[in-house]
Amino acid sequence: MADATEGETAQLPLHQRIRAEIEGKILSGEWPPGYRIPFEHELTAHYGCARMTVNKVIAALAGAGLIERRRRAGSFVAQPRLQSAVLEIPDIQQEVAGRGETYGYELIGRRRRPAGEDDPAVFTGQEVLELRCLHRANGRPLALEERLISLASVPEAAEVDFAATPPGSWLLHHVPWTEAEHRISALAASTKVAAILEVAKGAACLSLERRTWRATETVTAVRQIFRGDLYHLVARFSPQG
Amino acid sequence: MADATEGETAQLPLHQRIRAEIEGKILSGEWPPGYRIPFEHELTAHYGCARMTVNKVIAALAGAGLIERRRRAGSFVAQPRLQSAVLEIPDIQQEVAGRGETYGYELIGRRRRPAGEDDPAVFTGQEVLELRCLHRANGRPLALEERLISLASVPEAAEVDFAATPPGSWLLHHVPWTEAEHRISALAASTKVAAILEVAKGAACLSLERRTWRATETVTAVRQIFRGDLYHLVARFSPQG
DNA sequence: CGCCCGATTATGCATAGACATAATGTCGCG
DNA sequence: CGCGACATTATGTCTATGCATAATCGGGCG
Repeated sequence: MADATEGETAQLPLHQRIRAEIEGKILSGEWPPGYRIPFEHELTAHYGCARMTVNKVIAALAGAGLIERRRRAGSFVAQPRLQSAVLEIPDIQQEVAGRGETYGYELIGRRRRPAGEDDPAVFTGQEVLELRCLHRANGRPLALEERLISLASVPEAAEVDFAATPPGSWLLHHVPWTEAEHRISALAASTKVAAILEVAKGAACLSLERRTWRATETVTAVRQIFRGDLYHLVARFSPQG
Repeated sequence: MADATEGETAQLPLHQRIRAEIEGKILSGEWPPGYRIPFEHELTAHYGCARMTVNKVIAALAGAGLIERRRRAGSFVAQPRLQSAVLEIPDIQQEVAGRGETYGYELIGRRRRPAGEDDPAVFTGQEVLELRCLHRANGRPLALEERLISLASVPEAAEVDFAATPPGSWLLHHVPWTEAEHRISALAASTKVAAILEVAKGAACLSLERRTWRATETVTAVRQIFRGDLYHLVARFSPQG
């Protein structure tokens, strides 16, 4: 195979090496929160490089939230953030396929109608596309999806054949968005939901509600109800971001 | 002194203005995914600044994932990422207080024991502190917490009076961590859990399991079971980071 | 003794130039 | 006509330097 990486230091660009070393000291705890890291001119001397080089590194670390900078005082290791995690919510289709199971999709209902009183207030006055569909894994019902798409924001959606394409996948690839909000909760299956998901009435389900904006207009609102016995969300986090 | 900033536009640093303008074009859709943004030398000419200045901006945007750079070819607006959200999981105590309700805490059980077969495999051979406690909001049971703390990693925990301090708060402030994993699921209350949370057996609950590492050693593993009718998680996301 | 004012100093921002690297396109040769 | 060598070009990295800004420290004055 290719070159064995040089014993001492890699042929990494210098700024990556500097960044890695500083990150290492912080993450290992050698430089605890509140610790004043060496001044730029000290790092400059230590690495034998120009101040701009270490400056860019520290600025990047500050941008990532690992370091806080105070003029004249120095740069300090930031306090660990409040608990926050990066929650990956992949396409159901991809996720099922990724687990090696066969994905099934079924469009249950499709209506084009003006938004009514039961809909989220952001849609009032607009025309929406209402979709209900079912996701299956290995043939078993996995999740019921109820979705509203704003036709004012996404007129193209009216033409799409959602009997063949899950709306989540389509939207993900066709509509840019700038913000989203998720609401995750547990609920008991209603009679209707229980029938569709093929579980007992009252069975625990995981509900994922998502609302997606583009700039200030709501693009879509979706509620996915997963069978609690077949699904869970996983979120991973490491503080370096 | 009040130097007359020439235009009306900026007392912003130039690089922030450049960044804001580019981000704006991307987020507004004016520069769609795949669009080749102007070359550095064009931006240099447009803003009348040095190349390093626009270079730093574009490098930062690339670091944030908004832009992909290809040598010789140019810089391109990145495809929208897979769905991912920043999930804030605050201290239960803080969150209850933040909603204006009164927080209550109760230690149900505390045992110091060697890890057994029912515990996560990472603890085997270690001594652990096992805690069970109940969080209340306005007097009503909100969440049952079952926690294991590795005494090998956190020997100080043996001395703490967890009858007064919720273990989550204490750990958050005393033990740095480098990585965490969450598992979010819905489950039906068992007889025991139902009795503690004062709900019917089988009621839908939201389960949040978290395992926290420091470097490679597991610090703590916790499972919080929330009453589904009283609690949900909220996650917000905007792609610019 | 306390408070304000200036000198010091670390970071913040920007410049102009240099060389390295990698991908693209083109030209010329077989 | 196909293909490899080479020139072109945009980004990647780094340097050396300058001035701006803000916080801190120390000293002098009321």
